[in-house]
Amino acid sequence: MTEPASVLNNPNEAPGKRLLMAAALRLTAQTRSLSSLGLRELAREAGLNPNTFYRHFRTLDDLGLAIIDDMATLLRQPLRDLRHQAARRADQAAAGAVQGQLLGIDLERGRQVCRETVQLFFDFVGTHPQVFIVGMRELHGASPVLREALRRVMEDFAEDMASDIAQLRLLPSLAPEAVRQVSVLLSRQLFQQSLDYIERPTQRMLICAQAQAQILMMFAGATLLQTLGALELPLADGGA
Amino acid sequence: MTEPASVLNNPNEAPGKRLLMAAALRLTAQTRSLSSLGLRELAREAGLNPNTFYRHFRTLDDLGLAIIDDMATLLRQPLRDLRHQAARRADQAAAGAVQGQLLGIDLERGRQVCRETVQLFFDFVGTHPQVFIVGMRELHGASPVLREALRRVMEDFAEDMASDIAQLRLLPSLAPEAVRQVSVLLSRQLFQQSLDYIERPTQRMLICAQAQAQILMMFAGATLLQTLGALELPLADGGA
DNA sequence: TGTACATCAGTGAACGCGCGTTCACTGATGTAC
DNA sequence: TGTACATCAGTGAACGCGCGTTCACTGATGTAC
Repeated sequence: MTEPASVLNNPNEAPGKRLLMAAALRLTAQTRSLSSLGLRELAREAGLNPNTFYRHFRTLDDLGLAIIDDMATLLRQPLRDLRHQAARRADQAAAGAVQGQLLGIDLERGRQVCRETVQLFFDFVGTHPQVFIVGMRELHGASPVLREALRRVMEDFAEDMASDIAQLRLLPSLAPEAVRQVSVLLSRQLFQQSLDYIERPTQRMLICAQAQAQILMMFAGATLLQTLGALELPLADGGA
Repeated sequence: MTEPASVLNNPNEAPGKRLLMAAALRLTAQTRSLSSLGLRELAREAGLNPNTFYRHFRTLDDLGLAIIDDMATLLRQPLRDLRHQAARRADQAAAGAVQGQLLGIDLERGRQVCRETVQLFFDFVGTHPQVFIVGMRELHGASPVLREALRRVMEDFAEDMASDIAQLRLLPSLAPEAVRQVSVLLSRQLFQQSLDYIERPTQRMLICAQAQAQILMMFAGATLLQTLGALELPLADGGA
C-alpha cells in the first residue's frame, strides 16, 4: 500500500503551495474551520509572506478544493486496496473450513473481511487524523463549494465500497441497489465514527467493535427485509 | 404539540437578545458558521448597535450555547410527543387485525410507527430548517465548546428514542443495550438526512422513504444477529 | 556553448477598511420607604 | 401615593490593530536561437 502522489508529498510542487496547504490542514485540525481562516494567519503559520498565497490560489475556497482533491487521492485507492487485501486473507483462512450460510451469505467470510477492513480503516484514520477532521468539518461547513466537493468525495467512497462488495462477492444475494444504499449509509457512519476515534483515544477498541457490529447489522437487516419482501427500497436518484 | 418556551419566542426576553440570536441563526443557515461570524456583522443583521451584544453575551461561544439550548428545548419534547402519537395511532389502526410476528417483533406495528414518526420528523425539519443546519454545522464546527454541547444534545435525542422504544414496547425482544446503540446510530443518520431533506426539496419523498427503510433495516439486523448470537455488542461507555 | 529573454515563486512596503472593545451616556422599568 | 434610587437594555463616539489586496521588486529556472 504505497501512498499515492499528492500535492502535499510531491517534491515537484512549489514549496509555498505545499507549505500553505499543510498550514491550513494544521490550523483547521485544531480549532478553526477553513472558512474562518485568514490569509495572513495562514501565511504566518506557513512561515511565508502573505503575498505568496496569491501565487497559488485565487481564493480560500480554491485552497480548500486543492486540499480536498489531495485528500481524495490519499484515501480512495488505499481504502480499496484494504478491502481486497482483507478479502484475500479471509479466503486463505477459510480455505477448506466449513462455511455457515445464511440467506445466501457466507457470514463468516463477511465477518472476517468486515473486521479486517474496519481495523485497517481505523488504523488509517489514526495515521491521517487531520484529513478526516477537515473533511467532516467542511462537509457541513459554511462554504457551499467545499460542501459540494466533499459530498462528491463521500459518494465516490460509497460507490467504491459497493463495487468492492460486488466484485468480492460478499453479498451475492442482496440486490445491487440495496448494496449501494447501505454503502452510502455506512460511509457516512464510518466517517462520523472516525472523529470519535480521533477524539477519544481511550475508546478506540470499542468504536472499532461498534463499527463492525453496525456493518453486519445493516447488511443482515437489508438481506432479511429483502428476503421477506418487506424492503421496498425506493429508487435512488443519480447524484445523491 | 405546542411549541415549548424558548428564548426566541419568549416575549419576556430582552428584544436585543432575541434579535441577536435570530440574526445568528439567519446568517449561519445561509453561508456562515457561528465561529466565523463577526460581532459587528451580527449587530448589523439584527439592526442593533454593536455594543448591545455585550449586554447579553460575553463571547460568541456564549451566544452559540444559548442557541443550542434553545434548539434542544424546541426539539426534544415535541419529538417524543411525535413518537407517542404515532404509536397510539398505529395501535388504533391495528386493533383486531392479524399481526405478523417475526423474531418476536410485531413488524407491522413497527413499520407503522416508523413511517409516521419519520414523516412527522421530516415535517418538523421542514418547518425549522435553520435549527438543523446550524446544529449539524456546529456539531462538526471549529468551537470545541459548541461541539461538546451539541454532542450532548444528540446523545439525549438518542436516549429519548431508546427509552420511547422501550416504553412503547416496539422491540421487546431486543436487548436494551442494543436498542440504545442502534438509536445512537439512527439519530446521527436522521440528523444527517435532515440536511439532505432541506437542501434537496425535490427529493423529499425519496429521503423520507430511505430513512424509513434504514430504520427497519437496522433494527431487523440487530434482532437477527442477536438471535443468531452473532452480535457481540461491545459494552458502551457511559458518556458517548 | 553562450546569450538574451520570459516565466515563475517569493519578498516587502504600503493602502484603506472593518474589526473587537472601551467609555460615558440615556431613558425606561422596578423597588424601598 | 409619591419620591429617590438602582438596575437594566440600548446608544454613539472613539481607539488601535490586523486584515485583504495592490504594486513594484528580486532571483532562480527554463527556453529559443
